[in-house]
Amino acid sequence: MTSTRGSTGPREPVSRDRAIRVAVGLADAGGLESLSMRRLAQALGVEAMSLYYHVKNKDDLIDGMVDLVFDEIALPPADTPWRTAMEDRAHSARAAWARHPWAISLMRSTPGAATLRHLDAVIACLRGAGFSMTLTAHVMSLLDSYVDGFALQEASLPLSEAGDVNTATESILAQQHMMSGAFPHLAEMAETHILQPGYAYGDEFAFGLGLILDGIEAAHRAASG
Amino acid sequence: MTSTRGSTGPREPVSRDRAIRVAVGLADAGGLESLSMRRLAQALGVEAMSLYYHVKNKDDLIDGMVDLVFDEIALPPADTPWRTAMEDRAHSARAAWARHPWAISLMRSTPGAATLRHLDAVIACLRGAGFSMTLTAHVMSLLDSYVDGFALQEASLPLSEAGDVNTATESILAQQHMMSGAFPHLAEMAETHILQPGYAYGDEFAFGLGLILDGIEAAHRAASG
DNA sequence: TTCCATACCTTACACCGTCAGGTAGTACAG
DNA sequence: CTGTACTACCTGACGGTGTAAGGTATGGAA
Repeated sequence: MTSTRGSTGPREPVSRDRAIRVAVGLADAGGLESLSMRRLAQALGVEAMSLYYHVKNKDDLIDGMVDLVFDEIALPPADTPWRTAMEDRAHSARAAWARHPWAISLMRSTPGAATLRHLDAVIACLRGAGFSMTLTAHVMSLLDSYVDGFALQEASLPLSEAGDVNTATESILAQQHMMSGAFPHLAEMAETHILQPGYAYGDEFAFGLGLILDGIEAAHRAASG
Repeated sequence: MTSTRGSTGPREPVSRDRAIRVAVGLADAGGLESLSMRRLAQALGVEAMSLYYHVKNKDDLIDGMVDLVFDEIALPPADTPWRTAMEDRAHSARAAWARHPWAISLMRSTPGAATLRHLDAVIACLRGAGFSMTLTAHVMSLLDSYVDGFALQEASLPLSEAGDVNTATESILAQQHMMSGAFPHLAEMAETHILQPGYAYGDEFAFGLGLILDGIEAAHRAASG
């Protein structure tokens, strides 16, 4: 009885991929700050230092985790019109970031294979639709900035899921007196708009995406004149 | 000689504001991971635990730091047309995030006074220009997502400033062979566009911002029609 | 049988945030 | 002038972190 694991037979061997997958699960469950090498090792039925056989260091592990999240984003299909391809990709990306909110602020990491594959497919889609190199770069910067930024905002909300809406709402309402004095416009927007029954911040995504795609379409038409 | 500080007379007293200011300086200089309570204390000429007299804990300190960055963003003036007000605000925000790249991924923190003041002024500007509450919310979500997302992208670049461009470029070029095989479109964009002499990612900002503001203007006209 | 790479382990170190409690200096009430 | 309370600092310690250094059991190849 030296092991802390259950008696479900011989443990399956650790590998870089399995370590990364389990690490993503831990981060999903308890946030990034709950992920330590020791805890990950324990979840894998192993001691901390054994991880360094499969992973260079914690940053390397995190790079792998981010790349795994990127791998969840649907690639733009080759045979689809560019606008629907970009729209689907945007929604897929937002969903992936929402499933793994800890990942958004880690894009700083060196891009992995899935990330590069994704970028390559996007360029291929736009270039195939007749976008110039310059316009392609513009469009990618614009779309990715919007999608990632929206995901960042969304991740910083009190608690997205339905369960806590009442609690969050009440705690916000408790501040209303203070706010309505110092920040009257903010208070008004909270009262008359955001705290209304049907409101969900996620619904704002579609408006901005549509507006941006309209603008891109116009720019594309103007350039392809 | 028990002090580690220089002999420049009696040290100025620590205060919450001064602690936050010095902490921002440390994070600017060495990144967020170089900011520890002990190091901040040392920079203030004090022991670590003394900080807890002025700050509840490290998260509280970081909340203050983020709010200080928000305070650097120019408020939209009351008497300016909405479009130039929003444009100036966007550029001011991008510049602030660029000065303090560590701050972008920390917006999760509970908003401080400067943050709320800023939001309030933006709502006031748009509402004053005749935007409906719903459209105001849409516009704020869209603009903030774009600006913050762009700053996030920008912060994740190799090294933004000019000094390291050559090194970064060369190390990227070294990967070109690998990339041109597996990711041909990405390689092409790098070669023919991004690595060209005049290219700077920051220049992409204006394109997206202009496109978004055009779209907002159209939506506003359609609604006010 | 010997050798060696693989995949794990133990020990130890420097650093982290912060709890518990102590101590000079000042302010003011009696 | 004394006593008390408060402010602003301090020391020491605890449990946690990432990881460097080096040891060990296993299994296949020579």
